[in-house]
Amino acid sequence: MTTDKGSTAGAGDRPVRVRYAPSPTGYLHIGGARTALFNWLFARRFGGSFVLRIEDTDVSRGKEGSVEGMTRGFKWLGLDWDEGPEKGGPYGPYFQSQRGHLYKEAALQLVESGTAYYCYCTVEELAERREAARREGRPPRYDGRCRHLSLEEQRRLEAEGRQPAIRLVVPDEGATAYEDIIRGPVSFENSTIDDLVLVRSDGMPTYNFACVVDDHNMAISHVIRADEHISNTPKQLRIYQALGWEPPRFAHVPMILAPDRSKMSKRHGATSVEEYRDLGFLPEAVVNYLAFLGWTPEGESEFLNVEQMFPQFALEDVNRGAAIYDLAKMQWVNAHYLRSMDVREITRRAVPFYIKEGLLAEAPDGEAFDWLVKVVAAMRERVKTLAELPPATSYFFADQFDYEEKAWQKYFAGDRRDQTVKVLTQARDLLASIDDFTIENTEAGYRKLVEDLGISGGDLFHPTRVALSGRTVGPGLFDVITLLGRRRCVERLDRAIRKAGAV
RNA sequence: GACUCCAUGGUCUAGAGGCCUAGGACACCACUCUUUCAAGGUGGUAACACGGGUUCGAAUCCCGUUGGAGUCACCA
Repeated sequence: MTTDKGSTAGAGDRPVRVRYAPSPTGYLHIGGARTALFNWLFARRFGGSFVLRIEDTDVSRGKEGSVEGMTRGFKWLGLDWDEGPEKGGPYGPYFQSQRGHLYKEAALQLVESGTAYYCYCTVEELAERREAARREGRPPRYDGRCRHLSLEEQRRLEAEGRQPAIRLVVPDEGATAYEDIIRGPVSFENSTIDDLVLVRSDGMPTYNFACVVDDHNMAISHVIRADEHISNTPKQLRIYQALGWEPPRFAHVPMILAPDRSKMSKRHGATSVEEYRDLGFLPEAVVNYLAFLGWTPEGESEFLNVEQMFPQFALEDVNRGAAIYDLAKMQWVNAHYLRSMDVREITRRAVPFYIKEGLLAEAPDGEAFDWLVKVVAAMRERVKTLAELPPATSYFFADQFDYEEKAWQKYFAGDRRDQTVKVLTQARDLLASIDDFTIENTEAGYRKLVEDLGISGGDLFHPTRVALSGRTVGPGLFDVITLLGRRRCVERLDRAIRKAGAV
């Protein structure tokens, strides 16, 4: 594949450097994960760098251990970052709270060049004016009243004890436009853009300002981020221009919406990748599903790993419309990985779920692990998540279980009771007599018994399953029989026969 | 409300003016395989939001309408 349309967006003249820049909320949002994934794929595609930067300029948002929650999500998904927390890198530090001098420097440059100015309006005054504008039906813009303050006026306001913020001068005329890699030309009238605050009165930079300063200083070549940032782009472009810096290329990927078409939130269910992990999803499946939300590679395959994805990843192929999160489809993808990946690996990953369910006290090893592998192998293609495995196979771990009411009634009570007891008694004797307890031998014995008794297979197979597992569904009967072993099969058959007789 | 983005079945999407009687996948339904349930196989229901242009020809291009979403802070 050499006719890559991605090259137009990728090659460029500078090395590809992209970044995912979350605020430290304590977890990796599923939508953020997809944005990060697209960044990651893009970086790999062009041999560039994927940078992780923490946007923690708003201390009130910071949470204890929030960065760890973030990085844990990335590690679980298998998305490694080239620079950022834990790793460092040539453009560090990677926390905005530690880059204060860079913002200060840039802000000063702007004030000196006259493209930014001190604004002494207080937050309260601003809020009041906004409210008034709203009442009168005017757009709630900043009126620019501090734009042309004389030195004396500034002194006077400072004497009142006012701490100034720094605002950018945004021209009233003209438009600010850019070429979005995914959407094409996007344009905003300058008259709709505020004289935005760059530096707050407490000295901390605002998001748009810090973002521009960092992207520039970190030599970011492409900003790939969610749709919701489109309206921030013209503001940032104004800042780039005021600073005399060349802006990066922008690509705005569509958002992922909840089934009710609104922004995904807690009330829609799981939103963080770790929740999906706890729900029993495999990271391979989550990544696969996420990548296909809004992007379609060449070919018909629905299953691709990241190594197969990145060589053909192109931002131009990303859809423009928002996508709705479809849990059913993700479960289907998960089920696919569950039954096609290495069984021992799947088993290893299932162990924590067995422990959590109380079926295992600790991670098994040796023969115990080998046996677990067989249990998982027998059941894995009948479930969609790791979390379903323990409850679906609990009877392999506990001898005391209840029989499904309907199934019991059907075979062990009423008309069929006597026949079931008779058949199972023979089955019990048969199993007890088999020395080499293999699938082949037990099945052969069962087939012969069916023939000898002149009954239908179901008359023997179904009640046996109920007696052994209490259920009507599960792995192949002879998988169940051999996994349980002769002793437990005989005991369970006896128990069911006894219970049927006691009625 | 203003601004911006978006618009193919319920969902994810293919589709770059004739290859489209609109293809694939999930979900759903039926059949099949079968000791159960899955998985697999086969088949089925189901979409170009609407209205104008442009063109010999439009899902594809343009305009409008409608609908949806996002943003409008000294939050990020």
